[in-house]
Amino acid sequence: MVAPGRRRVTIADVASHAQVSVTAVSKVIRNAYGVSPAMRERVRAAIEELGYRPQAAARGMRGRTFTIGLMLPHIRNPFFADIVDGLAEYLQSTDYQAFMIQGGATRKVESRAVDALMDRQVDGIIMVAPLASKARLEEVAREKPTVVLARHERSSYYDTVSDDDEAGAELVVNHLLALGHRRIAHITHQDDSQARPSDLLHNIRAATYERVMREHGLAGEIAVAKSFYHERGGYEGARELLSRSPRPTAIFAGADQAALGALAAVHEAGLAVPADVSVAGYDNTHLAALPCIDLTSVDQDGAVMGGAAGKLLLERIEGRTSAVRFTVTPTLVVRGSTGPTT
Amino acid sequence: MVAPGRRRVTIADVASHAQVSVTAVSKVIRNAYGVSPAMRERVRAAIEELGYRPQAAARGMRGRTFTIGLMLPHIRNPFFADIVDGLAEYLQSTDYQAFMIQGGATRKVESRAVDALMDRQVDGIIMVAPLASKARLEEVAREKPTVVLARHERSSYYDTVSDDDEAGAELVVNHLLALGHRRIAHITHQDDSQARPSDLLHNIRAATYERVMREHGLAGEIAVAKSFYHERGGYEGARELLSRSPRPTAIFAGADQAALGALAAVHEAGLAVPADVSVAGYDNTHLAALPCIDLTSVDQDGAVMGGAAGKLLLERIEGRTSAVRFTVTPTLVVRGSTGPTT
DNA sequence: TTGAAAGCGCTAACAG
DNA sequence: CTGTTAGCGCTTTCAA
Repeated sequence: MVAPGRRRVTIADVASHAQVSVTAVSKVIRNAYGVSPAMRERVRAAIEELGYRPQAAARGMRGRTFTIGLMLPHIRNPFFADIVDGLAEYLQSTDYQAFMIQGGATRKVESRAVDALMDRQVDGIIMVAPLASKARLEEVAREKPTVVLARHERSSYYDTVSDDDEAGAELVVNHLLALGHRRIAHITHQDDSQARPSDLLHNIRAATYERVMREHGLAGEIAVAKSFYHERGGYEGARELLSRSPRPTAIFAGADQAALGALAAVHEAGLAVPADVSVAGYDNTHLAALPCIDLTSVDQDGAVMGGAAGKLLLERIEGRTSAVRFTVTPTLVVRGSTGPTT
Repeated sequence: MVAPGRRRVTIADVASHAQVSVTAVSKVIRNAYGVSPAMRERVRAAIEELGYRPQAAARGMRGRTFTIGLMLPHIRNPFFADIVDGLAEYLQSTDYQAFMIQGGATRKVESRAVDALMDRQVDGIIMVAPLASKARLEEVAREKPTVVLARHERSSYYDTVSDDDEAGAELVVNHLLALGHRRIAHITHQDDSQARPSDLLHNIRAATYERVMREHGLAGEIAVAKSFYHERGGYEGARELLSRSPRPTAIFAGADQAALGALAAVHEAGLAVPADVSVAGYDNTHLAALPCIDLTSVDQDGAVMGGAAGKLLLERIEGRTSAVRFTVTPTLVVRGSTGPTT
């Protein structure tokens, strides 16, 4: 039988039950200095007996909420799941809990999500915020310790965790060149971001593609479909590219999700992968490893990135004010979706 | 240039700036009864001018935080993304914000995640909590308005939103039978849940599979691999099933994620889909529609479920205490992974 | 219609 | 080492 919503146990209940002051209880739960072992024990017992759990909101009014906010554009991208896992694992050994909030496809929604986090008094914010301006990020960072993922700009107000997208894109294009491809096309992403274009990973990947092509005397073969990093985006981008004449022999999609759509478009056109068209992606999501997809992709360790972001954020919460930039080095995972030109 | 962390604007700042009482400001932001239009206007102007945003944690100490907590076992399952989208869309027209927290693979972690939500003073909880006992869910529901997703038990303390898993499983098995299959195998999920087994969706799907087989005089052909609803689980389950002799001509995986792994195992065994083995899933995630996967699956509308959960929760927050059960009716989406026996 | 004042549960000075 | 007390930002009686 369930009793009707009874009042939650408070610190005062614990104090009176243990016959000590409220302060004593507070000190014990904060592991603060200045409590005798005997008192600590009594308080612990009372907490245990009453099933007391401190209320984060109330703690937050004076101190910390032990909550960190994680803003993600959306949770459908499996790469973000790796980041979340890495963060969760790191936080496991701390008193902090991570809460996720979904940003969205527009700057307004993204910004509102971050506001919502700040309004809830999180102790710090980790975000994948591709749309905001640097000024906006710094505005956030001024109010709360902040770590920004997947953007390349330097700011002295927040830390960044990112992948070396230039190295990653270079791996892919060099791989395709080594296989003998010349007509290599690229699918990139576009949005209404207010960031400096060259700080956004999709632009870095696209620019690197163009640079490497040019360095190999293939400036004339550069073909870029401006689309989106999602399935439909990849599908449409690939359709456009395949309709060109002569058509590309290889497609480098800037993200696995787009590569999935590209694979669909290639199949639909009655072409074989990789015999007719090689396809490569980026992110090395779990799906890339599925036998029927078997996608060559760039691996950036999302779990490491998530863990690093957590560590940097806690350091900032503890008082660090100098900015740190953490970069992971990507590797190429070659699979069956890319092959030599025939 | 960024100013150093300045103090956040509070309700008192707004009050003094608008030359009214703190109470008046509070009333305005709550749309409460008893403010003259003139005062409302002055307060609005001051709020605007100062960029004031109420602090949810402080509001929560007396009233509401306008935050609802969503607990998901993990965010890798794309089906959950549909739920989140549906919920987010519903909440858009309200003052509430949803926060997600990742549960995990063990009862302890799952329970802790829900505790974390309650400790943060959310106004209500929506959860996909397959591991908890009914008693535990009622304990939570006694403290906070609660909606439970994807479980079938009846409780008078919380609302439920679920799919008619029996109907869904029946659709799949009947479809395979109609194609002429007799040796139809099933991949199910196992965990250390404390729920009554028959309330868990994977057990309902498995039991329905067995019932329909029996009803068609195929009791002797029943073959169930007890594995897990994820890629590796599906892979291993399918390998086990395919090693049996005679091997099944069709595999019904209880979830798309498992079906993906099953497809991999079938390919690896050098068998063709659907010529040698038909494969069907459940959830109709976006991946099922990819041409190279092309998986027959059961569609349950995740967005509708998410939206319904949000609606029911807000009703509870507004005071409803009677329990509501919301069920969506699944449909079968036939694709190329299932075909007639040859 | 308005505002003063008493909390909500907790932390942090500050005394003892 | 221990306890008293003043807030944190907001909502909510309750008078005026």
